[in-house]
Amino acid sequence: MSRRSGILEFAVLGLLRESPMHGYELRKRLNTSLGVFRAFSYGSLYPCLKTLVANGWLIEEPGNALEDARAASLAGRRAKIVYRLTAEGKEHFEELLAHTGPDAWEDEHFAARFAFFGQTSRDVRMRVLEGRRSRLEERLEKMRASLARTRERLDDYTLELQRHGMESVEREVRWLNELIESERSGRDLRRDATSQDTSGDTGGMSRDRGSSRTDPSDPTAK
Amino acid sequence: MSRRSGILEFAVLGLLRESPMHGYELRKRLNTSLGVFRAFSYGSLYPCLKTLVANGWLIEEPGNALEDARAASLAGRRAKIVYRLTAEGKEHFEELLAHTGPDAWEDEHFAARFAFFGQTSRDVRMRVLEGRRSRLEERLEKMRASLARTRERLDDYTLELQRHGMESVEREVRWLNELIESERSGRDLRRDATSQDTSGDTGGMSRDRGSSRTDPSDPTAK
DNA sequence: ACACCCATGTAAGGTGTTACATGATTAG
DNA sequence: CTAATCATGTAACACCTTACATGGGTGT
Repeated sequence: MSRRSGILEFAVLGLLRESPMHGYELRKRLNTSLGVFRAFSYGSLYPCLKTLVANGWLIEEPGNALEDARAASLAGRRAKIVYRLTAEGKEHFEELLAHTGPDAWEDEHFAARFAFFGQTSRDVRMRVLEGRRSRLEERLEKMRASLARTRERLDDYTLELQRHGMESVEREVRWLNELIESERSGRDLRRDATSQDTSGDTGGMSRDRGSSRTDPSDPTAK
Repeated sequence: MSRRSGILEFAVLGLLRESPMHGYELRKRLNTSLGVFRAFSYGSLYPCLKTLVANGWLIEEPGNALEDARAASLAGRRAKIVYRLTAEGKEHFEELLAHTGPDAWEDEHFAARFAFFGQTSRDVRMRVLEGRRSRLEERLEKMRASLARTRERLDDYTLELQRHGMESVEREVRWLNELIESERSGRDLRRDATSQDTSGDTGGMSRDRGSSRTDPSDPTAK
């Protein structure tokens, strides 16, 4: 049903898994917390929500039947339609999380996957990180080859663009290496005062807390 | 006349301006020399070429009437339809190059613009570089604000993703600063003898967009 | 003979945006 | 009261991909 393979669907399910929300806020979250890498418009969000409802993965709830104090205090601002993940929706999202296809390491897909690593089991995290890394290494190979072939035919700007692109990829590989190392050692290396080279980024995180959290009844954030 | 605003059209015109080519090779160039940041498939290239021909910006030429030695030696392999830029096409491309709209500093647009800086006048180059920079600085502002607002609500992975994203943007800003400095001082960007520290130096650009899969639309897909 | 790169195309579909239309609520 | 922001939607279309269809050339 609905080959919405997309990132949007995934991100929506993931955000709603954390807590129910209405469309407007969902969109803001997509574009700030999550949306460092991508912005979505209402024109895609609302139709997507409808599809998800039609699939039984979400249910619409009235934001509130009457504008009483409780609703105001909980939501800050009154909501019109609040979307909540159903049991099927949760299950579906779990499947998406576990699914490690070669799609998962493409640029935008990867970022979306990473954003929900907090709800992903460690072995899947490792597969995704390593998949991403080898994807990037392939890319580097091609870039290097192509650069070697065409070096002198290119003008300075094109060359600079390529160089810069390659460096960006190399940098991401280093980042992934650190993340993978972190995961492997289960360490929480908290970048406090380690290396201070050009790249500056000492990745690292985790804190591990038992793979996947299982608490749906999280009282609405904020 | 075809609101093909796109990057594809721009890149095709730019590449053909340098020398005539047939579609197949054009596509390879888009995906290697130029295509560090983006891959196009035949499914978009050929229709685009037709549109450009219809607009009078390109003409189709027979690759060669007879398979003589000259054609083989020049192109390596025999071409079927060679596209060549017309005078109108050249003029149109010139206009596109000169046009400094706010589109020009969006991720993919910017990369395409940059790739043809060799054919762009210095003042336009400056405007594009500075436009891009302020675009990124806006972005940084938003990211910082959003981060400050939501810091403690986010799990480690989301935080790490944001941090990494911000660093990438900061890097690109530094890169732009150097480029702008270069332009301002009339220097060529030839970085050969300049900064040569640990990680190379400047860097960090469009990492979050533009996928470039290895080889989509491979006609011989098993 | 077979496989595999070169080379050109088309039809259908996916995935998202822009621009528009509408109205409720809150702050000055 | 008015403007801004919150909130929900829809229709049209931009732009690109996938999968298919077709055939020539070249090496083993």
